[in-house]
Amino acid sequence: MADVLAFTLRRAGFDVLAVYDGGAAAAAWQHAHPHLIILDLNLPHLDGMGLCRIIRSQSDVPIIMLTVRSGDADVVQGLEAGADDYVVKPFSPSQLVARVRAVLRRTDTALLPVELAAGDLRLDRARNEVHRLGLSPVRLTPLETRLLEMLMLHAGQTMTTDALLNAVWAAEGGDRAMLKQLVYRLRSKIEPDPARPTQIETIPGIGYAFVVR
Amino acid sequence: MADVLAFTLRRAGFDVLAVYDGGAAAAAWQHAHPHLIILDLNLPHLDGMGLCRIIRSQSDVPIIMLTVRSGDADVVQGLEAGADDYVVKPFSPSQLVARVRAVLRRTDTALLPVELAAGDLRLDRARNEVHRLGLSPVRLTPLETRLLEMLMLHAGQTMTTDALLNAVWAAEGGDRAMLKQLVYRLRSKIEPDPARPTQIETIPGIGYAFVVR
DNA sequence: TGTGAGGGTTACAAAATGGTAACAGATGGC
DNA sequence: GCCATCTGTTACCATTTTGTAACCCTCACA
Repeated sequence: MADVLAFTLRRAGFDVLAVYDGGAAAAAWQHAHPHLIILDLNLPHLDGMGLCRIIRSQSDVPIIMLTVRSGDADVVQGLEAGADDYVVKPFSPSQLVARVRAVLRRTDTALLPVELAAGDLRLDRARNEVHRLGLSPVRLTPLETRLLEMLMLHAGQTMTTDALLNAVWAAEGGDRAMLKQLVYRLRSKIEPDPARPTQIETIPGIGYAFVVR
Repeated sequence: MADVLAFTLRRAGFDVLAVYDGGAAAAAWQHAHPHLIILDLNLPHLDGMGLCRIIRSQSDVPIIMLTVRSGDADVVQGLEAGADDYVVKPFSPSQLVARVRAVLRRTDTALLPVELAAGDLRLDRARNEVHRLGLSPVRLTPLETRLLEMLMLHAGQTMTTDALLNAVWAAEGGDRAMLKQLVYRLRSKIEPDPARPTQIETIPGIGYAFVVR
């Protein structure tokens, strides 16, 4: 199983280190400093859930869990243990790759510079503030920051609803209503005229796009 | 079995190439560059699982596996080998067609470039907009975009009604009336004179063709 | 000349989408 | 304990998108 995953991910362009039991995983993690960990719940020697807690207690590295069972309890338990996302077996390779990309995309931003600029907006990610040329800074909530972050990061491109849901809510799973609300709230903070948005454009049927002029 | 599948799929509008053993499949795959492969696990000469791995090691083409056994292990093994989906025999033709559509939908158009140009039309798939030389852009609905996408992708060729139904409605299954309507609506948006279509030509009894001049 | 299929047009109904608003639980500071 | 903030939830509305049905015209063909 580990080998197949490694194969699939390498084909998708990732650099992969595969190990075959919990102890080895714990050791490898310390040495390799991976950008992301995929953890099977059923591991020999040291179970995935416990390992997840251990890793999480010492690092923020994103973790994706693999599980055979799809029971709600499992999922909840996994997320509580600190997993960033989970995939239920059986799954298709492309699905896993998609999840990996989504998680990396989401956490990648942790490595981003503190200040993000696009158009005449400047986002201070450390302080959750947006600055607009000359005007006084506006304070954002954590969620609003993550949404704006994604939009500015892909300024000029259309972000699909799904991509944004992934980016902002990750494994917790947001729905369209939540995104709708969040966009509304963000707009009311950063748009000169919220009723006629110029910064965050709606692309009907697809998603939203940050407009640079 | 292969012939039955081929018949079913052709009736659904697909262009099918059937081969009867693993060796022939490997050869055919290289020459034909199919958009999707349906692979029986029980093949003479070279088993499906192995062939799947070989193909997968060299290409991203979507693969659907057929098998008699329904055990979880099998499913996992198949997906591990790189299959995108899995159908257990016996199955109904319509189920298979639905799977094929779903898989194609997931993988096919997603690989397309964002901008598609043909004649003096330019389709922006990210924004659901068509641009015509000099004129202001026209907004399309998601369905209209998918239809125009298919037509432009095969500019100059005649697309059969069935092929278009497949492309646009996929698993949800559209009928002729719906396509008729959609063509009408698309024409009224992109034709200079909708009453005398020049871009989207009707090929009576067969389908439609995108005309490049 | 009648008939029917194919296709265009029109009109309307159903469903989805997106913006707005109000409210409630959770959280955290004071 | 009190208050403000953040977030999720729900409801409402307008608009757009999509599906459905009816009607018409044309053309091939008996």
